[in-house]
Amino acid sequence: MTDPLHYAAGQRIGVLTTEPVGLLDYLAPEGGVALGQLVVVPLGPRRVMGCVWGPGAGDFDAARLRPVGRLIDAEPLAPSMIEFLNRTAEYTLTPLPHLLRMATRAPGLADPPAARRVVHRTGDPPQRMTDARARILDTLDEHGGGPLEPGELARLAGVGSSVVKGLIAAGTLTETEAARDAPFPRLDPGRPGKPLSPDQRAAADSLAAAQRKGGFSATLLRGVTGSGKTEAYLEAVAECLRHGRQALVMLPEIALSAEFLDRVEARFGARPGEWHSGVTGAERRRLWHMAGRHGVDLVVGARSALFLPFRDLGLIVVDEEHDSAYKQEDGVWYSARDMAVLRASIEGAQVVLASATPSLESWVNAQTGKYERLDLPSRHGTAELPEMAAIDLRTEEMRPGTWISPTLARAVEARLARGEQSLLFLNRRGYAPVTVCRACGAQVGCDDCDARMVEHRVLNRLVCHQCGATKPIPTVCPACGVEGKMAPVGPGVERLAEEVAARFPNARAAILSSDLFSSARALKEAIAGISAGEADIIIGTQMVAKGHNFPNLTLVGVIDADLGLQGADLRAAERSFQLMQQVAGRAGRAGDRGEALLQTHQPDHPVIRAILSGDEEAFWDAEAAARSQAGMPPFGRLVGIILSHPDLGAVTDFARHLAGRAAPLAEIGAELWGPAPAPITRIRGRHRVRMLIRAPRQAPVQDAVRRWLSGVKLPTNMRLAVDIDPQSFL
DNA sequence: AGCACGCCGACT
DNA sequence: GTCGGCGTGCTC
Repeated sequence: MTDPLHYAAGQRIGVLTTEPVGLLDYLAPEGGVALGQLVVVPLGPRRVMGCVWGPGAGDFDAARLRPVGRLIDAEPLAPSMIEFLNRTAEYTLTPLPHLLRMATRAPGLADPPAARRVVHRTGDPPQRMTDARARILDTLDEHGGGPLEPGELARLAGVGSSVVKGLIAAGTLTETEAARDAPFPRLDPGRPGKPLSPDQRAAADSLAAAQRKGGFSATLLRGVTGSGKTEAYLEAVAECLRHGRQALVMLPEIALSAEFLDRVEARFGARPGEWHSGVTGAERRRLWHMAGRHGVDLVVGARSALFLPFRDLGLIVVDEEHDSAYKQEDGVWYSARDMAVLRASIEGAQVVLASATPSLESWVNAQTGKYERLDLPSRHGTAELPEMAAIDLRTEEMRPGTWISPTLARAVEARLARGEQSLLFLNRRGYAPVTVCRACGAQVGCDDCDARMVEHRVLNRLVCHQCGATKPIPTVCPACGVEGKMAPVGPGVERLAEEVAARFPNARAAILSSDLFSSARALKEAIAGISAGEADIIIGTQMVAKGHNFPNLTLVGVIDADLGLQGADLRAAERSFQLMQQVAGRAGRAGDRGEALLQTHQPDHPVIRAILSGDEEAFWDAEAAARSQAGMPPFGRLVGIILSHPDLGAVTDFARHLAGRAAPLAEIGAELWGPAPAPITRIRGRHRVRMLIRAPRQAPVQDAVRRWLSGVKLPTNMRLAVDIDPQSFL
C-alpha cells in the first residue's frame, strides 16, 4: 500500500525548517510520518522546528542524512495549506521558511502534549446537600454535565473552588484529564437571523447560493455603513456552517472586532474564535490547534488569521477590503486581501470582499467579470450620499491665514442656528504642516528621513509624520541662523480649531485627531460625547471616516479637497476618492440627506467631479486618463523593491548598484519607474528606500525580478524585501 | 602571542 | 537563525 501522504520509517523526506536554510532531506522516523506533520529536526548542533513538505530532493549523500527528531503534537498541515504557502512564497518572492514561520506562530506549539484537569458528574448527589453544592450541580447540568475545569465551574456557579473539591471527595464529581486545548462551542446556523430588507435578502440569498454551489467563487459586496453588508455576508457564513465547513471573517482592525463578536453571538448563539495580536498566548495556541482539527467553526481575525491551518475552509470574508491594514509591510510583504483570494481558490472556497469604497483593483476585477459584484443600496432606501457641491476657492474671498470660506461659514452658521452639528474635515494632524524661515525660505525637515516636520502646538514640538521623530520648534533658522523669523505655514486641525473659535465664538468645538487621544478609551468617550451632542462643530482628520455615526450631523465641510490629488503617490487620488465618499457619508440623518461642501481650487478636476457625482465609473475613467497622461500603460503591474540598512549612504549606493544591473527587467518590457531612488524613511533605526518597477500586466514579473536579484550580493546588514503590486496600477 | 571582532559558509 | 572557523588588526 502506498499512501502518497505518508512516508514509511527510514524513507528520505523533504523537511522545510523555519530557519532560512529552507528544504533539507531527512530520514522519516520510526513509525513513519505524514505529509504536513510538524516535527523537530536536528540542524547542526541545534534542534529546530520543521514541517514534512514532501519526498526528499535526493541530491544529498544518503550516508549523511539524519533522522527526524520527534513529532510535534499537532494535526499535520493539509496539502492545500502546503500549496497555499508554496504559492504565496512564489507570488510574494518571500523565502518559504518565513511563511512557515508565519503559519506556525502560536506560543507553545512545539510543547509536548499537556493536559488539564476537568470534572464531570459521575455519582449520586452528596449526603449533605448545601446551597453552594446545589448551585455547582445545577451549573454542571446547564453545561451538559461537563466536563468543565474546576476553577471555571466554581466561577460559573459563583462559589469557591473548595466546594468543587468537596464534591469530588464525596464521589459526586470525578476529576479526569482532558486535552489541554478544548474545542470552541459550535455555532448554530439554524437560529433565525435579523429580519432583512428585500435588498439585503437578495444579496444574502445570492451569497448563500454561491456557497451552496460549492467551489471557488469571488464576490465584491458593495454597500455603505448601515446598508446591512454584515447581515448579508453572515448568511453566507450560515450556509457555510450548514455544509460543515469552516469560515473566516477578516477585519482590518482589532477595535472593530469586539462589536462584531457580539453580533456573531447574537446570530449564531456562541462566540467564534478570535485571532489578532491582542489575544493571549494560550488562546492563540488553542485556536491554532482547533483550526486544524475543525474544533472551531468561525474565526474572526486580523490579516494573519489567513495563515491559520484550517482543516476545511469554505468561506473567507474580507471586510473593508480597501483598508490598507490588510497589507503587511514588514517581514513578509503581502496583501491579505489578495492572498485570501489565492487561498480560497486553492481550498475551493468562496471569498467575499466587502466594502463601501472598494479598492481600485477589486473594482477593476469586478468590472472585468473576474469577480461577481453585488451592490447593496444604502441605509433603508434613502440616498446614499448627501447633497454634494463644490466651493470654488478661486471666487471666494479668503483672508490670509484663514481656511474657511464665506460660503462654508454661512452653511455652518445655518446649522448652528438649527442646533445641528457640522463636521469640518482636514486630513492634516497638528498645527501647521510646514515651518519656514521668512528670511531665507528654508523649511524645517526631519533629521532622520526626508519628510518635512509638522508643528504640533499641543506638544509644543515639531513632529515627523513619516518616522515619528520630534524636536523643539526652532527660534533660530537652522539654515541661515537668523533669529525670530521662523513661521508656521498652512493649516492643520489644531490651527483650524483656532479659526473656528475666532469665527464661531459661541459654538462648542471638538477636535478628532488620532494624536490627541492617549488611549482607545479616551477616544471612545470623546466620540460618545459628540454623539450625545456635546459639540456643535467637529474638526477631524481621516479618523472621522471610520465607523461611528453622529446622528445630529447634517453638514460636512471639506477644507481642502485638493489635498492628495497630486504628488508622487500613485494611490493618492484613489484614497482621496474613498476618503471623500466616507467623510461625506457622515452627513445626514433620518429624513435628511445632509450636505457636503468641498472647498477646491479645481472644481473641474475629473477626480473632484467624480467625487461630487459619487460615480465610481467616472472616477475610474478619470484615473485611467490621469495615468496614461503620466506615461503609464493603462494596464500593468507594479513591484516595489525595499532596501533597508542602518546607514543611509549604504541604501542609496546599493539602490544605484541595483539600478545599474536591471537588464533582466528590460527583457520582459519592465522598467524602473519614478523618481529613483524614491523617498527615504527611517523605521526602527533602519533607513528604508523603495524602488518601483512597472511591468506590462501579463509579463512574468516574478521571474524577471528573481533573475535580477539572484545575481547581486547583499552587503552585510542590508535587508531586501519585494512588494508585488504595492499600489494599484491599472 | 593572545584576543576581539567581523565576515562567510554550513547546517540535511 | 546560529554556530564555528578563520583572517585582520590591535594590545600587552
